[in-house]
Amino acid sequence: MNVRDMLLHGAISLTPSEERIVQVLLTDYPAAGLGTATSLAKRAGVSDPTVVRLAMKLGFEGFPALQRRLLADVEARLHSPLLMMEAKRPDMGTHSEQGAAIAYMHSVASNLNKALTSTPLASYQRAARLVMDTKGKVVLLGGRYSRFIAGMLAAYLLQFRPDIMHIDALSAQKTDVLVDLGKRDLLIVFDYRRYQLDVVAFAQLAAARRVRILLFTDPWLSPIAEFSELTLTCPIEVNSPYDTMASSVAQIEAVIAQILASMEKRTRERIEELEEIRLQASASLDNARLLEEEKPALASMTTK
Amino acid sequence: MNVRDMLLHGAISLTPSEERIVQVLLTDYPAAGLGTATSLAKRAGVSDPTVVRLAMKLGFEGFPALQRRLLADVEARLHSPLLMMEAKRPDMGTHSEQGAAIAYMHSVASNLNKALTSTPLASYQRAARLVMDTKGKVVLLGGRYSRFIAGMLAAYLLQFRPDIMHIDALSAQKTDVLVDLGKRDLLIVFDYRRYQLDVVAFAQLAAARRVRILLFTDPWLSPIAEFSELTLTCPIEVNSPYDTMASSVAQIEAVIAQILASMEKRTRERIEELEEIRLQASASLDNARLLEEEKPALASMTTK
DNA sequence: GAAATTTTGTAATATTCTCTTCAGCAATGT
DNA sequence: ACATTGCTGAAGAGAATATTACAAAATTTC
Repeated sequence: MNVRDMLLHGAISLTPSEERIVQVLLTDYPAAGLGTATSLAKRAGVSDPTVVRLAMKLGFEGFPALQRRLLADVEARLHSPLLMMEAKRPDMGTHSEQGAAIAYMHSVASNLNKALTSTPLASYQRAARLVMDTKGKVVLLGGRYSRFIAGMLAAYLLQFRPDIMHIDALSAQKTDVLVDLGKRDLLIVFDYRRYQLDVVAFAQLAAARRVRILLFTDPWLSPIAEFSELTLTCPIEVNSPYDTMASSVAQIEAVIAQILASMEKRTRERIEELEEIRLQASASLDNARLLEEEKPALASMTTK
Repeated sequence: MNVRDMLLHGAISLTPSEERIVQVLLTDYPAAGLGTATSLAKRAGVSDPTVVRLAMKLGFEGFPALQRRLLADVEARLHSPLLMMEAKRPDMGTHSEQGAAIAYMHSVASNLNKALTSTPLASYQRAARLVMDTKGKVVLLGGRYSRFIAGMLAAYLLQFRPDIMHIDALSAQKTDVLVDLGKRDLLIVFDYRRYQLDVVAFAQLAAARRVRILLFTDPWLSPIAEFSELTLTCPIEVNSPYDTMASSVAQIEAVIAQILASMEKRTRERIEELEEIRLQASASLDNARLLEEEKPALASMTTK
C-alpha cells in the first residue's frame, strides 16, 4: 500500500492540523514530503513535531522512515509504463485553434482527476459536519466568479437547514451582516486566486469576531487559510488564461453528497422523495413527446 | 535544463570516481540522488566528500542544492496530466456511506468523460460563432440551479462583447425585457431537467419574437429544444438525488475557450494579458514561497 | 625515478534536522 | 463552573548530515 492510499483511505482519525499536512502532501504528492519535516510543516502552517507525530501515527518509525517509503513510491511511479507514454505526449502548447473546446474539456478532465486524488475523504466529512453542526447562521461569500459557486451551495443548503444566507455582491452595506455574527455562526467563503481584497478583508473581520470559517481555495491557498477552521483546496489550472471552476463545483456537490450520506435515513428519504416529486412534475410536461410524438410536447407547453 | 541533461551533455570533465557517481545517478534517476549524500556515495563506492565536490562542480552550492533541483524535476514529471489519471479508482458500487464524497467525485469524473465524447467540436464552434456574431443583445437565463451557470457565462462574456444581460431570478417584471428583443438578439438559456415552467415559457415567448436561442440542456432535452437554433447537451446524472452541474460548467468554459481561440490574435492576446496581470497582482502575494523558501510565505500572509 | 599535480579518503567541524519534553490551550464532559 | 482529555507549538537535546581541512594515494611530468 503506498502512502497516498494510506492518506486517502487510511483508517486513522486525523486531528485538524494533521489534516492540513495531509492535504498539502496530497496536493503536491509526493514532492512535498521529500524535503525536510520542517519545510513540510511550514507549508502546512503547523509545527514540525506535528509532522513527526503524523508520521508515527501512520505507523512509521519517524519522519525519515516515511520519507523512505515515499521515495519508493516515486521510484515505482517513475518506472510505470504510463510514464513512458507520457514522454510522447502531444504538445499541449499549441492551442491549435481548431479543437480548442475539446482540448479544454480534456484539460478539465485531468484537472478533476487531480482534485479527486488530492482531497482526502476526511476533509469532506469534516466540512459536512461543520455545516450541519453549526447552530447559528451559515453565511456564504465568493469572489467575482466564485460567487456563483457560493450561490449554488447556498441553494442546496437551503433544503437541509435554515439560516442560510448568501452574500452575493460584497458592498459596504453587506458588511453590516457581520455585527450579527458570532462564534456560533459559520462563514463559508470561496476564494480562488486573484484573491479579492474585499473578500479577504471580510473573512478577516469575521475571524476577529470568532466566526468559524470554512474556506474553499486553490492549492496556492488564499490568505484566508491563515484563520480558517477548515480549508478545502481544489486545482484550477487548465490550458486557458482563465481558471476552471468545474472541479470546484464538483467539490461542493461532493460535500452535499457527504451531508446526505451522513443524515438520518428518514431525513434523507424525505429529501429524495421531494426531488423525485419535482422531477415527475416536470417530466409529465414533456414525457409524452419523448416516448411518443412531438405534438403533445408543444401542446403541453402552450397550456400554461 | 534538468539535472539529467547536465549529466549527459555536461561540458565538465569528470574524474574517475565522479564518473561512477554519475553512472549510479543516471541508472536510478532521480531516486538515487534523493537520499543522503552518504547513501549515494556508498552506492557508487566512493566517499561522501567526492559526492559533494561533484555537486559543486556542476555549479550547485552544495549537495542539498542539487537535491532541490532534482526534486523539481520529479515534480515536473509527476504532475503531468496523464499520470494523474493513473491514480486508480477504488471500488465503486459500495456507496458505503463513508466515502460518499469520494464516490461522488468519481461519478462526476465519468460523467465528464461522457460529456467529452458526446459533444462534437462543431457544436462548440457553432456556439462560439453564434455568440460572437450576434449584433444585438445577448440575454442569459437559467433555472433554479442553472441560473448560476448562466451567471458565470455572463461574467465571462462581459469581457468579450457588450450588451450582455443576465436575468437572474425570473419575475413578472423581468419578462418585460422581452419587448426589447428581436431577431438580431440572442437568448442563451440553461434548462436542465425539472424543466422549469417559467423558463420554458420565457423562451417560448422569445422564440415567438424571432429571438435566436442557444440552449444548454441534458440529453433528455428540455422542451425548449423544439425552437432553439442550437442545442448543446450535457450528461448530468450521478449517483445522488441531485444532478451534477460540474460538466455543464466545464462545457460553458469550453465554449469560452473556443471563442478565445477563434478570436483575432491581437484581441486574444490583449485579454490574456489582462488576465495575466490580474493574476500576477495577486500572485506576488505568495509567489516567493513556492519558488524559494517557506519563510516569505508566512510573512507575506501576515503582512496585510 | 623523483617532484609536482591531481585525485581521493579520513577525521574533525559546522550545520541542519529530527524528535522528546513540557506547558499552554481549546474542546468536551460532569 | 470545573476538571479532564487531547491537540499543539516552543525550546532544546541529540542525532544525522554536509562540509572543510588535511594528509595519503595515485597519476602525470620531466
